[in-house]
Amino acid sequence: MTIDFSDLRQKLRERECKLTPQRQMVLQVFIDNRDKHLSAEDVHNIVHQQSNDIGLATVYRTLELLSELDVLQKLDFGDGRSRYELNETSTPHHHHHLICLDCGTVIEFEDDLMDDLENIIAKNSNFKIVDHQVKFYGYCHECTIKRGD
Amino acid sequence: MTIDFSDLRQKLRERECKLTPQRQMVLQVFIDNRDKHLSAEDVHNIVHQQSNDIGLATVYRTLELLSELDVLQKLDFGDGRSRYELNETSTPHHHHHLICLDCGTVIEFEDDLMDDLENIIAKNSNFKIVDHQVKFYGYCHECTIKRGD
DNA sequence: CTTAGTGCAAAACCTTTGCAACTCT
DNA sequence: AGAGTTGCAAAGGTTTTGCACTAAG
Repeated sequence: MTIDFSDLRQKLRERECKLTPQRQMVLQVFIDNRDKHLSAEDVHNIVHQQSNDIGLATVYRTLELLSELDVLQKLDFGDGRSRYELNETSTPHHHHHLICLDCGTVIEFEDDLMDDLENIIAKNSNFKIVDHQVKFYGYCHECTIKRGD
Repeated sequence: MTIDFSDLRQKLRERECKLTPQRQMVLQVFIDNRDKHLSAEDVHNIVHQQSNDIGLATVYRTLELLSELDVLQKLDFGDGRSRYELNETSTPHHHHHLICLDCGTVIEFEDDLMDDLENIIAKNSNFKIVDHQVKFYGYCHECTIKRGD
């Protein structure tokens, strides 16, 4: 289950924001690329390939807006640019990224253990936790073979 | 247990690198600020305050070198710059960051559960995991009170 | 119509790099 | 002496911003 355009219109209305074609196009890009982790430039390029032009600045502004609306999740894989993915409402948080140190591949991993950890931390610290981000660094199967160990 | 200067000299020698005053100064800054998460600019400023000048470019080069030598750990709190902390050899990995979404405070949290999670993932995926980074976002005690909930 | 949004170009940032001068070993 | 290192200034890359123009509600 993810968001559709009427959800988006609703969320935007609550903020007195407008549903422009540019914002729809950006959302559409993420719907069409559910498994990818797209940067601002990626989104810009994909839109261009479809002969629908958007200014890069608008892409940046839209990505920030959609993140604030919890439509997108902002990610950081340490490659010097922010990346984004659709925030799947049915499985919030339960989803980590394994990043290959050789080839940069990112694969996803589902898991529930983090909830336990969040609860432990909530009890032992005075923090009220609302989200987390977990990244594992290592070597993917192919690169492990290539490296010969 | 952390590194001292003769450890550093040794590690540098293995790479045919030299122990310069600039590199010592950068390490000293981290030894003197064990609990902080310093950016390149922070390090540069701290050195300046001690009337010992280093070029900013040298700071960047040193931070990268020390990270490669596992003397420092590179962190990213999503504030648009890289931050670093001393890599405590006695407790590798078992240490997460809780980041306050209001005031930006970062506090540390020790825990062992991540090892279990690493093992589970290693079994279920074809990844060979060598490191992880975990960030929790939420509201610190003071900000929770300020927000009134 | 009114307010928000867009596009462009310029600016702002953080980080990296080329190169001549310098300094550990 | 020689290889690595520094500092500076310039370049690189991503993201933000000011402003006149346009469009959604």
